[in-house]
Amino acid sequence: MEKNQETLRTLRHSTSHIMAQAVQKLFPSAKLAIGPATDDGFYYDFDLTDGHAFTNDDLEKIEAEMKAIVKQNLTFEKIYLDDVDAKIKEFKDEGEIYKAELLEEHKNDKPTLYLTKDKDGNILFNDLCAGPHVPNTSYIKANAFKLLKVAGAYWRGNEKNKMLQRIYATAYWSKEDLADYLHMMEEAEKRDHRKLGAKLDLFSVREEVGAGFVLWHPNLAVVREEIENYWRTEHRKRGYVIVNTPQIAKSKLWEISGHMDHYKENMFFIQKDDEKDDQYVVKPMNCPFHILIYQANRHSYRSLPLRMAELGTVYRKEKSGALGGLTRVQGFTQDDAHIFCTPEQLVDEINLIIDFVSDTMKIFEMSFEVELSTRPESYVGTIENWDLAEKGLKEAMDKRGMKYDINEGDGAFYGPKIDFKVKDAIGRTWQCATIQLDFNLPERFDIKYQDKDGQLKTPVMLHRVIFGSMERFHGILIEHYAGAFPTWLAPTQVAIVPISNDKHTDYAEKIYKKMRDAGIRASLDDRSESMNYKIRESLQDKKIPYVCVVGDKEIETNTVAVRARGIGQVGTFSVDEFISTIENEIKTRANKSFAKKD
RNA sequence: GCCGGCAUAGCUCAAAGGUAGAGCAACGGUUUUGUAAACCGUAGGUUGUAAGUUCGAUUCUUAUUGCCGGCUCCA
Repeated sequence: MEKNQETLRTLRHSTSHIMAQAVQKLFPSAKLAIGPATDDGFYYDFDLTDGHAFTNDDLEKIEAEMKAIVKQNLTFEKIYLDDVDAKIKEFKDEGEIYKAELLEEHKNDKPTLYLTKDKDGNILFNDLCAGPHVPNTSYIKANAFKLLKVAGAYWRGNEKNKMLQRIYATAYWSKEDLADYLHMMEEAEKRDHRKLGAKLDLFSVREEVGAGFVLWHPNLAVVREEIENYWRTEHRKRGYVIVNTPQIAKSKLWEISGHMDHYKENMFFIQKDDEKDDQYVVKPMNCPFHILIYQANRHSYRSLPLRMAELGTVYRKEKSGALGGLTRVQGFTQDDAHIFCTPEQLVDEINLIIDFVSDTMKIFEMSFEVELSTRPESYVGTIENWDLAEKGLKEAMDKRGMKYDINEGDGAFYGPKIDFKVKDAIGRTWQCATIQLDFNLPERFDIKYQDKDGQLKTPVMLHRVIFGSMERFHGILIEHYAGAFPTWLAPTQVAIVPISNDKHTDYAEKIYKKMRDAGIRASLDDRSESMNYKIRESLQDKKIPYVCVVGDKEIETNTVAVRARGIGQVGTFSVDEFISTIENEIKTRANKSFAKKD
């Protein structure tokens, strides 16, 4: 068997069998659920029927036991089950109810068992498993796997089922590969936006305010301002109108929209003083308001598509355990838009949005994966409409040769959708942009347009976001740049450091003002610290893109000595030359410093 | 919501059934520096919150809030 990337999953799957064997030896009450390989490792789910919970010490013991097992040079052997019912009974007798359930389901699929045998042919472990596996344990290097963490996981991922204990682990062909992986994870943790958020004074979340409600500090507010400026200009260019709508509305609105029926558990309600008062609801979505704005006028096919956008702040009550950082919060601002169009315009409109998303991601040099989610079991509208819509979405993507996965049955109840997913620093994927078709709301609100033939028809409605939410996007942005924002986004773009406060502050202040006047976010560092300290703090700790050092030489020639973040000294420039270079870098939203040559 | 872990100074962490200590940051002073951490000093804490056990709790117990790793759900 060849040791390569493709067979790595096989190695990991085999290692998961070894882990299960070790666990059952050390914890006889452990019943087995499933233990597959994942993209960067594997896990196994156990039910510890004696109620014990795995600790970190347990993980070490299990790992030691696994090392002992692989050294015994055991073989993996595949056998077909002749008498499936007998095996089901055997599983049940052993208390292996999960394996029994799985086998019951696969009884007609020629189920196989994998045996782990020693030299003398004794069976030390067996597991219901389709395979494949490595031939023997010599492939599993004792120093190339590691148990990582314990986590809870529902049997079959269903929250109505019992919570099992999952052990996450990883395995590689060699010790070096494992070390590389662990090093990479360490590096990734350093770019975690929650850590950088505190270090760079970007945002905070306070217990007194509540979980999942973000306080944007001045530094991140600057980034957001730039992002919003981009967003607004770009929307104007692409033919959108921009609106504003209230934060709360009477429950009547949410009854019409269907949110009271389908979304109630995610909504925040405002306490009524009196029974006869109206119930008010904090908005979880912007769409009903946009529809009301649509309704304020009569529309004809000539005035469509109507593209209505809003940076709309919404509040959604989430299950407590789901929250974290900026990527999962309860109050967030969507860069929302709703497009009302005729069925004929649909594919073109979808294409325009995909253009918008990919143009935007290009600016940040972010890569993304695309998923198409189709009709779920419970849905509104007609099958014909759904088929048409799914076809439209596919057509739009195929036409441009876009790669995408299909998520059968994962669409919203009101329509199919295209999701764009971006990876964070530790490899978790987050949905940012999404395009959703909606058959529900136009009918519920009974909105119309007048077609060529004079008939009143129901328009098609698209929901879409480009960034998703400002909170989540900024979380990803922080990790993407590891806190070192490109100049156009950097909270402070230039730090000016006089060599001697006594002699050089006047000049420093002069060029500081000049940069401020030019719209550059400069800061003047005239604290009583050493020049070296200021340079280090600015470039390394605060991650400011440029430091301008000024002393006697610079005053004499009206110049600045420039040092760039991550690069070092880049030379002396006249003040005007430096300002216009920076201005250009900001204007073009360059990802790289002008000082970087490649 | 569920399983598990955590909560000590602004940050990173230490100690302990007899009311806590370091580094960095802050503040004060000295220094005025030629390219990625100058020196000296000062202050800083009801140990997340509430209750219980105890002569005494920050440490033990319970509840609660928040955070972290997952599951479920999701922008």
